[in-house]
This record gives sequence, structure tokens and C-alpha cells, in this order.
Amino acid sequence: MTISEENYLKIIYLLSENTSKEISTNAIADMVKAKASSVTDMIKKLANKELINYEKYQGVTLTELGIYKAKIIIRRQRLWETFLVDKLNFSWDEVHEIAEELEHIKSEKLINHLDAFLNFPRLDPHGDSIPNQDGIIYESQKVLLSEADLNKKYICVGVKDTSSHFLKFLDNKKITIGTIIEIIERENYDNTLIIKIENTTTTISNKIASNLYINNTDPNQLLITN
Amino acid sequence: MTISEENYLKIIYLLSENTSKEISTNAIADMVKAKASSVTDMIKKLANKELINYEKYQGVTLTELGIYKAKIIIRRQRLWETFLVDKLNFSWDEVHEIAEELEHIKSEKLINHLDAFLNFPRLDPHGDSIPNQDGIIYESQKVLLSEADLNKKYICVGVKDTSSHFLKFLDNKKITIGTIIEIIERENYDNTLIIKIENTTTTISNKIASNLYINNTDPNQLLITN
DNA sequence: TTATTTTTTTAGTTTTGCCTAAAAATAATA
DNA sequence: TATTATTTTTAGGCAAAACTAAAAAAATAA
Repeated sequence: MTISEENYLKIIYLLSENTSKEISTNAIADMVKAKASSVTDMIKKLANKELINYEKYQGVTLTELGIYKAKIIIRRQRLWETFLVDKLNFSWDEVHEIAEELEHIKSEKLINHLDAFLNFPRLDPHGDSIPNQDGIIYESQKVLLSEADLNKKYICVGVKDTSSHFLKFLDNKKITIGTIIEIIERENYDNTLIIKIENTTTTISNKIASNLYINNTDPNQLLITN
Repeated sequence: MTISEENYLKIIYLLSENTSKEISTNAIADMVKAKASSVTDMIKKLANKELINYEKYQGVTLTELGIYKAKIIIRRQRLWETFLVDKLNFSWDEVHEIAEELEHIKSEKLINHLDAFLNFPRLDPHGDSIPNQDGIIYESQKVLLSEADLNKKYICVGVKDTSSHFLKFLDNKKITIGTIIEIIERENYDNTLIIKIENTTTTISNKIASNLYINNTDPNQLLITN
């Protein structure tokens, strides 16, 4: 597979995560930053390789093979992101572009050694799951902070919005994967939350809270992060 | 610069190391595994970018800018090779192909962080010098084992032949960067050497000895390896 | 239901990096 | 030195992945 093919496949996979419907040409074009006509060309190529199901004018879905291949690409991306943050001290808003390049390095052995070197992490620095070498994903149940209960301790396990703007905001508030958060008060009018992070309290808007994933199950799952 | 341009530049640099003459089209074609006509195309492109000096039918030399850019590519390659061997436990004959891909990842910050993570190594796993971020190379003086004196302790600092065949042979003999070698006897007829490595003696042919670099200066230079 | 808008596809180009075949220049040899 | 051989360059093509412009299909609105 070429780098371009891999990029399309990954993007179709990510778009498919939120829906069971066919993915439209335009939706793909937006994500890969290409024109719709270019997308049509590539779609045909991927369909020929039996990575996607495609009927003219009807959008695409991934085949079993396509899903597997996409997961392997996602695995590579997320392992590299973990490496960049955990080992090379990048902050979580800097890693995306670099990992985007690294994810296309072809050696399977490389990725498996990297996985071992990082201690088989299950979550990347944004809290997204890292598929294993068979493409299997162990999802940890996660809930948006905006849906959480008062006076319980939660662990931050991920973000919904991965824009560097939002990630920098979280850095400022000292919120990262693994941070323990407790909701002290919920303002009923606009759902603003007063939360406690390591003995300091801050106020966060509902918009923030609905972009932060927390985990309310076994706190030992925290250990899988690094 | 595209990946292909970078590859050509790196190869012209490596070919220039052993000679002060112009590098021929065919020599480049051999190394990049392309036809001479393709090389001519690329040569023109690199000359337009003022990375090489080129006159029709006269071969090429690198410009100052070309030398600098080539060193930066070599730096990336050798740092990745060091990473693969030191951190991901690859053996020194496995890293070349993978590093060949990794070396084209564009982020300067990535490479500088990697350099720091590896503790600013000066030599890669084959004993080749790693240029710093300004392209400066601190060469350690090295001599071929075939030229060394009897009954002195030397440190293996590199190899001349980097073929996986030779590297595997060295692995078998337990010779690697940093190995301490002493010549016990030299057979005058064919220059076969009897050497001592950590209290075991072996015989090695002149061919082997003239592909192994050793260092007879300050043994502390060993420390720069990892 | 027809007309309009939007989406998707087709057709034809461009650029990059490679190729083959043939021509031109240089090097080697008789 | 003239001839032959080798090397290098030119000319013309091809495939990948993008593009624009126009046509076709589908979705939306009057």
C-alpha cells in the first residue's frame, strides 16, 4: 500500500467509527484535504484491492480486510504518538503531524518492538485505544465528564476534541491522561462544573466537560496508560 | 526536498567521502538502483537547487549547501540506527532498511529530541560518526585492524564493510562496537591474525582484519558510543 | 412532479520519478 | 590517429496522485 492509500483507508475507518452508514466522497475529501474527483479515483483503487465496498454514487464502507488494515495503521500512529510523548517529551498537541509521517514506516517488526519498548500501552496520549498486532482493540469504558456524577473520583482517560487549542487549554489546567478529577458542584443553569484536581478547585464550562472522557471503573486500569 | 532527492544527495555524499573527484552518473545509478537516464534527470534537479555542481558529461560534486543537507540526512539515518539497536534491540545487520525509511521524517525537533534521548551519541552501531545539528562531525581517529600493532589493546570502533553477511559473522565472533581486541600473533605469509577477545583467542583472516576499524587513542572515547 | 441545487463521476492535465531507445560525447584500443 | 566501446544525455512514455472543468446522478425545494 502506498502512503496515500494508507491515509485514505485510515480516514475512512475513523469516519466509520461514528456511523454505520456509508461514508460519502465529500466527507473523505474534507478529511484528506483533496478534491472530490481525486477521492473518486482513490476509492476505485481501494475497491479494486477489496479494501472497501463501493457502488457509484452510494459512498463506501470498509471490508473486513480494510478494517484490519486500517487498524494496523492506527496502531502504528498511536504507538508512535505514545513514544513521542512518553520518551521524547513532546506535549500531546505536538505529536499528530510527526506521527502522521511515522505511521507509514512499513516494518511490522519495528512496530512490535516499539510496542514492547513502550510496555504494551493500551491507550495513546489522547486516550485513544491502541489495537494490538491482530487489530484487536480492548476498549475501556469511558464516559464524558459532563455526564459524570457528583462527589466521585474519576480518572481522565481521553479527549474527544483533539485540537491543539483544546489540548493546550488542558495543559494549562494541569489535566492530562491519568489526572484524578472530582466534581464538587454542578451549576444547573448552564451545566458549568466546579471540579477538584489534586486539591485545587477550578471551574470548567459544559463545553470543556463534554470533550473530556473519564473512566469510572476499576482505577487499576489507569496502569495501562504507561 | 522529496524522499528521492534526499536519497540521491545522501548517496552522492557517501560516494564523495572516498574521493575528491567528480562522482559519475553510473556510480550514482548503481547505488540508487536506477538507470543512468533517471540519474541525469535528478542531477539536473539537484543542480537547479544548487545542491550540486554539474557540468554535462563531467560528473557532479556537492556544493557547500549540498554537503550540509546531506550531513543532516546522514545524521537522521545514524540516529535512527542507534535508536533501533540501543533501544529496540535490533541487531546491527537489521537496521539499515528501516533507518532508510525513518531518515526521511522531516521534523528537526524530532531528531534533536531523539539525539537527546539517546544521550548525544557520536557513533552509530556500525561505528560511523553522527553529525551534530550543525552538520559538524567529530571524527575519532580510526585504523584498520590489519594495520594495528601486536600486543596492544584496541577498541573496535567500526566496520568498513557493512554487509549483513559480514555483520552476522562479527556477531558470531562476539565482536561489536566497544569490544576490546588484542593481536597476539601475525602470520607473515598471509597476514592472518590471532587475536584475543575477552580471554578467548580466535584466528581471523586478513580480509576480516581489513574491514574492522579499531581505535588506539584514549579508551575513554569508548564512552561516547552509548 | 418538476426545477434547482448539491454531490459525485468522468475526461483531460500536471508533476514527480522512473523507464526504454536512440543520439551524442568521452574514453579506450588498435 | 582512427576506430570501437563505454558513458552520458536527450527524447518520448508511463504510472501515481493530485488538479480543473464539465457531465451525470441524487437530493432538495418549489
